[in-house]
Amino acid sequence: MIDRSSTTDRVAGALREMIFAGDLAPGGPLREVTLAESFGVARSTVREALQVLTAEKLLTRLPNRGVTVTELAEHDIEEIFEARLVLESAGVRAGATGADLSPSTRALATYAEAAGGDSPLVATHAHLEFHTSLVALLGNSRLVAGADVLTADLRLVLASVERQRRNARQQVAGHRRLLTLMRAGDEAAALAELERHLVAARASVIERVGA
Amino acid sequence: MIDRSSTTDRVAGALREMIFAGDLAPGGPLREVTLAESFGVARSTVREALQVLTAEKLLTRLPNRGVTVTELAEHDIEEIFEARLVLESAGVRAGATGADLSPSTRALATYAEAAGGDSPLVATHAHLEFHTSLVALLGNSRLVAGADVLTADLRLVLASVERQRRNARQQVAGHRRLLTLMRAGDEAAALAELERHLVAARASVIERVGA
DNA sequence: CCGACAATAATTGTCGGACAATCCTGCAAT
DNA sequence: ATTGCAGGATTGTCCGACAATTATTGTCGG
Repeated sequence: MIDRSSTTDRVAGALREMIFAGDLAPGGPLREVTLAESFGVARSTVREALQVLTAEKLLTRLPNRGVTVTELAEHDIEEIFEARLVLESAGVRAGATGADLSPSTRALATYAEAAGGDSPLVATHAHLEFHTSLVALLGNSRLVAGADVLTADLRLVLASVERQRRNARQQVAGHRRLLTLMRAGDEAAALAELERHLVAARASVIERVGA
Repeated sequence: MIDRSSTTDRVAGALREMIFAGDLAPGGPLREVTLAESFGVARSTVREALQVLTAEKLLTRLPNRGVTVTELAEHDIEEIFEARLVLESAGVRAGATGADLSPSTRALATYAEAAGGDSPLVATHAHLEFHTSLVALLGNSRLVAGADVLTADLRLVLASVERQRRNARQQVAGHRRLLTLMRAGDEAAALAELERHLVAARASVIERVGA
């Protein structure tokens, strides 16, 4: 398939990667002319790309003062995890009451594989993919879209933090336990497991950000 | 407060109102030059406004073919109501377990007042506001944002349907019952009441769209 | 009449430049 | 210390242009 994306999309994509990779200092202003020159495109194209990312909440626009990489406070992190708990709990309920678990099973397999690899970034990515796969168990694209927004927010936080693979092996085991409980139809236990995991993850992220 | 909004925002706002009011035929293309002339602004400004609304999913962009008012099928309506059930159920749980219910109480009061008035549009708006207030009981701005997206989607559907105030009196009574159950801390009954209402509303919307 | 195909028109995507409005900074004056 | 002002930087908006793409029309052979 030949590349059919627009210039705006490619610029937005490049900026998105830079944001998630932590190449752009949070809070630092992104100058339109500077970006236009470095990408070799017109300023109007850069403006469109910036607006796309602003709509995704990755960038924040201050009127007449430019855009900056969105900065999230501890309060935001708590919100993100609470919101994930709401959405993923709904997915787990569906999974514990008959929904097809094979997508989550596959996601866990790739996560387990990535956890054994030596790239914390791809492992984290696979981990987040597993969590969205839980929401996807509901088969509702709008809820998945909402989960994706939360995932992007979370990646924004993680970008400003040194990545370290912490006990990925243990994490995978916990997720496997969650899937087992869902297969057994034990809704209450599955929800408890999910909440335990998210609470621990939140603490871990907040601790790392605070450091 | 003097008006500090940008031209782009005002154009986007005007278009949004036109969409919700049903002034723009769904599926019909919106021509950039036509809009620029009718609003008396430059094409680039129109493009930015269109991109804002595209990011909100109110408009759909077909590459090199322009934007159209997003059309939603019956399947989308079912998704919207299922997603609302997930979010509002979480809010109702919070409400039934100690959250401050006064915002929802106020929202219901304005809805009751609007239901007595003679403008179906403001009554519908107040009704939707009440439902978002349920999600707001969680005190999580991200979940509220998600609920707002769903509300906008729903208003998009309603725009293509003749508005009729159907038994608004009865609706208000049902909502009052929901609040009472939450105050009593009867979580199960409150959730059941919410689900009953949403299922009925979904059926009503689908029936009207199909007609 | 119909389908294939070429010519034409309409529209979007991207570019470059321009300029007013706004914001920021430093400095002078009170 | 606060106010006020000049100057520069940056954004917001406008205009015009043109290539790329899509849609429409016209033509031709069957």
